[in-house]
Amino acid sequence: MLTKAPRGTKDLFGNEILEWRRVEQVILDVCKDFGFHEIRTPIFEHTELFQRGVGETTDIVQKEMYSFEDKGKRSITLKPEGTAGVARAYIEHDMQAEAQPTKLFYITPAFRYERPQAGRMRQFHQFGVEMFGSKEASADAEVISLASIVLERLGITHVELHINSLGGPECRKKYNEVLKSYLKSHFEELCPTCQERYEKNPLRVLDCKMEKCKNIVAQAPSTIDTLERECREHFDQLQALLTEMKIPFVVDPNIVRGLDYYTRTVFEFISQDIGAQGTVCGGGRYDQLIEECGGKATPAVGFGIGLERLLMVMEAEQGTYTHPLQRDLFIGAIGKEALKKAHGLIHTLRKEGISAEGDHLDRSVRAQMKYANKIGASYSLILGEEELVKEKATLKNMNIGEQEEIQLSQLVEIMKQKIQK
RNA sequence: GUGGGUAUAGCUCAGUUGGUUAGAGCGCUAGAUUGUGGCUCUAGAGGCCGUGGGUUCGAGUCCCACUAUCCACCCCA
Repeated sequence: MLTKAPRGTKDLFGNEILEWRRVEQVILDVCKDFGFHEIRTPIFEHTELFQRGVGETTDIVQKEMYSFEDKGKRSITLKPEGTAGVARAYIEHDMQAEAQPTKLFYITPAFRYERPQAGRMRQFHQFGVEMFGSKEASADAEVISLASIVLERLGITHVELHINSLGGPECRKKYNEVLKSYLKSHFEELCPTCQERYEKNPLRVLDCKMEKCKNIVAQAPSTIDTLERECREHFDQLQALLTEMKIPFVVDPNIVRGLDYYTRTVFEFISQDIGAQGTVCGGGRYDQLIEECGGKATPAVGFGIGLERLLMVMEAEQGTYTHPLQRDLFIGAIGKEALKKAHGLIHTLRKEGISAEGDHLDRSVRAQMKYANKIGASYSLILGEEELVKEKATLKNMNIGEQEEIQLSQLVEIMKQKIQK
């Protein structure tokens, strides 16, 4: 027990973490181009923030939160998603007083008590983007274009963008009635889960995976049919913008997001290659959220990308990447004096930004060379008594096996030149 | 929360109808004219056979429970 990470968590190390760093770098680069600023909010918040923000009726709040009482008797919850904390910060720091829109992004761990599965962890990581202060469809389009460029830069091609509009509060209310009256006439044919959903959250029936429910849903009125004029125009405008940007998409009336705060636009980037949990990116507009959390009514739109799933898609499409951590130079040594000299040189080289490495295990020369090879050293150098006396040594190019004799005093300069080309 | 599969070395996996000291490949360590890597060869280290019960003369192998893990439902990133 003590020697095992808790259920639904994992250690990230070795070559895998190099891939994560690469992904994070792409995210940073793209967000910079889009003018999004990074925000880091606490890992935990007051439980009530998520109850209000995420929605009292959602599964996340009802059964998946890591909540506990702290020593001051406050109810605290580990963040189950990224948006609520950012919304809170937006209100707390009066960001609406700045030039709008406010554009923020974050990379954060998130926690949900769920049964682990492919693409589903209890601790997972989200990259998310939030754009506050604009109700225009161009904001929705900008956020979607950001996601699509991140995916593109990572070389991901097998994901499909699905968009839908749930409409504003009035449209949703109206649609709920229309949908329920339609479903009522087929109630007996629905699967047991959907019969439950009929009362709890009828929208969810739309993305049921059961064949018979799918058939019923196929004939059902869609949210788009009941959109009021303004919502309809907003959705049309978004499609026109995506078309202009040449971002391929499909209008999918069955895209329903599970969080209560979504209004109008909802969208997902979906992969078929990583199992049942295929939604790599999910997001949409949430014009009610800021007000719900106690701020001035402020329109907003954003998305979350699950980094674990993103990495899974990359692996499925491109295979496992290994970019091992390499070294520029390995300096081997024979004897105490030489070892001392070697570590002195290594320190000097590192100060100059050259990734040098030495022996720490009192190995034979042969073993030291094997090690140099294993860690991917581009060059190697062995110091012995003779080298110390002559202040010269043989520098070996590990890729082609060529050797040359050099002055030890010039090692730093020579290495600088070598690694430049 | 529900259902199904799996659990043997650091990793990927063998292990005959229950029968002596538990196996391979990869990886790791050491060596093959003692100061030069990659290929090859040799040797070595490394296993409470997930945990606890049970059946049996005898269990890695059969039964039960628990735990973990994987896949799916549910839900979502």
